[in-house]
Amino acid sequence: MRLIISEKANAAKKIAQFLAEDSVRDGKHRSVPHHTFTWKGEECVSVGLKGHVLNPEYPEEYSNWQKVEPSSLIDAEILKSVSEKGVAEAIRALSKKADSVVIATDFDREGELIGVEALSLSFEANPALMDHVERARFSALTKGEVTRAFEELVEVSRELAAAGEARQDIDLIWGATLTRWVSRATKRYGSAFLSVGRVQSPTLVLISERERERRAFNPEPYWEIEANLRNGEAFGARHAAGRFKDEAVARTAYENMTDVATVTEVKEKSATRPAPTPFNTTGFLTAAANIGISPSRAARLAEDLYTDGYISYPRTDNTVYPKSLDMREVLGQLKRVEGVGEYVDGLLAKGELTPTRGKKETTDHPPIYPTGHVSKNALRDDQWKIYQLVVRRFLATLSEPAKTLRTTVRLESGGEPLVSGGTVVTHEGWLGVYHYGRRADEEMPKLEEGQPVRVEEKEFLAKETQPPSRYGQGRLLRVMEDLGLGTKATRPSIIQNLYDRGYVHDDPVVPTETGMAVARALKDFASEIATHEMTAELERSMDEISEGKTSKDAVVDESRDVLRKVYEHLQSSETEFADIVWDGIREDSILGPCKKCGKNLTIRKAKKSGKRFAGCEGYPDCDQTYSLPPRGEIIPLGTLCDACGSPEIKVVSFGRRPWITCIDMSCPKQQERRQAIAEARAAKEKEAAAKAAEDGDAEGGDGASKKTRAKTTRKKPAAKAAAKPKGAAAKEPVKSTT
DNA sequence: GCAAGGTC
Repeated sequence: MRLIISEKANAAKKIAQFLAEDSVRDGKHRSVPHHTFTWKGEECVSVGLKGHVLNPEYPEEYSNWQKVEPSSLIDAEILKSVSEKGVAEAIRALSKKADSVVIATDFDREGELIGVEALSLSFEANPALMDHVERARFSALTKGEVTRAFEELVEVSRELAAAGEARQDIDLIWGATLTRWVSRATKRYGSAFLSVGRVQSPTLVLISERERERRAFNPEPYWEIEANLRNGEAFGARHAAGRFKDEAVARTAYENMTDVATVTEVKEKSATRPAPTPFNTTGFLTAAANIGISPSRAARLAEDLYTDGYISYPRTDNTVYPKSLDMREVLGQLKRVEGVGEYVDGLLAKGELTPTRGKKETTDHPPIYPTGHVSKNALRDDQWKIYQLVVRRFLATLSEPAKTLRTTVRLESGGEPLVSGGTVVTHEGWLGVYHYGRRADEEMPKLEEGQPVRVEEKEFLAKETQPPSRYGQGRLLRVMEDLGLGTKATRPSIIQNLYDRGYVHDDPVVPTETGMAVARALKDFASEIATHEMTAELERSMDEISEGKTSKDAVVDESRDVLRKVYEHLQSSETEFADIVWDGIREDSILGPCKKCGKNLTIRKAKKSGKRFAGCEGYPDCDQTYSLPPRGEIIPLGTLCDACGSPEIKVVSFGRRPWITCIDMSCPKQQERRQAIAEARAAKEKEAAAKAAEDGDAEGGDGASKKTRAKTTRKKPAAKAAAKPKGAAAKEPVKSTT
């Protein structure tokens, strides 16, 4: 029997289907499925792994963080433990019955390594297989590619696998050594440890540097003049000079303006907005981030939709649909998707369907597209959002470009030049189905040169330049990709990791003081791990290993040498390093001033119970304390409650919407909040009961009830709502902005 | 209780 090992269950199934000369018999070893068939007269069994089946780790005797000197991890032996027990058992059992093995994992570095991992299990169970190994290299999971690959079997590339192993070892050696050193130097033990890694640390530095720039930013004042004009309809305009740097000049211009303006020029310009390109992973995750779903959650949701057969494989770099993809067949499926049926009919009625193409073309997987129909009722809210996003994007890529018309109007009032304008969509095209982030039309009244219009109101606005904006999670994902940090599959979890470690919070991403301190200390004392250059260098070395120009051992040993130097430098700067981080940690624990004595209230741990509470730095002179929520991350907001005057915090705990509260449980506002929660819960239960009783008419009733629920539970923090007055103008139907 | 990389 010939054993065929691929990277995932789905691939194993497809390979069997493509190669089978007879029917495919599905079987299972425990819970691991395999597929038996005949190829070239020989019995074959195709089985899928679950990605990596082995994980590098240190021997048992290194497991105690306190007793083991972190530097000993630099040269310690690295073992490989089985991380997927069930799969490993299945491989061993099937190997015993096999006469030969074909490795059919993904055609890339990690794929080669995964294949070699599987082989080590195979040989362990059946050493005779060692001389009967072949490799199938296909770059697309299509019948043509797979059969070709099996006709032209090659050898496993030990060099390519070794390159992957070098990455594994280096990541573990650096990550474990420095994580332990930093945690020990700052006395952060247990779940409070501070992590360091080749990808996460440069990412944290990126976020922190941006925050530093923001803090160092010197806002410069400038002045703007806006006016509300009317010619039958009202419309907005602003002074053509834009930003005035000199207040006096601006003031003079403002005073010059009279209550009438004359149109000096009307220009119209049409533009084409091309339809968006097909989704690859990064494109998909950033689009999801733009509708408020974090990359890690979007990746999870997409994975579920993929396993259920509703969308294609969600980890791909490709932005060009393969020729083999039958667009009409997919459209036929999508006809029944709620809300897009008519649009699909419109597309089907067109003669030829020409999809857009992105810049990146690979053949490993197609871009992400919907593979099946699913009804809204069958999915949870967030799943439906993601499914819709994929469906609408797919439809958009088959649609015509949109056309817009931009009207620019120049005017003059009291010798001062004004400008106004607006853009409207003249041909919807893809905008008719992919409405994410679409702007409302800005209609301009009909105006002609020389025409007088009334200046109803003029405004003199004092403003300030703004610091560079923080990274949104989507933006961060893009920047990481540009710098070569992480992979399409790991970036979401790396970002999530920074949240889980308490290095960052919120979206756009804000570093905590602890996060900023760790980033700065690493940059100052271990700069090698703090920039993306380490990854770039590693990539170069891995290429050399895979080309046979150097060996894995040489590369890893050289990396060890560098780490030893870094470690020495860290050791000699231990107190400085710890002081920087402690300052950050302390800053994060400050909640605000104590009502009793004015000193700082900080987050502390009770000696006996280990429970956290808010205590005054003036203790023992001041005995003011407050109890704090037992679970979740506490983020001091630096604001005081307007009802009781105690500091306000944000609490972020797993599986719950973050909430903002003051720390005084007896505050009248808190009582109110608790009552509101109780009421909302009661209403929800009542609603659920009503729904259960009703049980029909799911669509209308469902949507409506969700809306009301969102309204009752989501209370906007006052501080945040006030911070962003932008976009207020957009609410006025005819006002335009330029 | 370490990293990052696959896949569920």
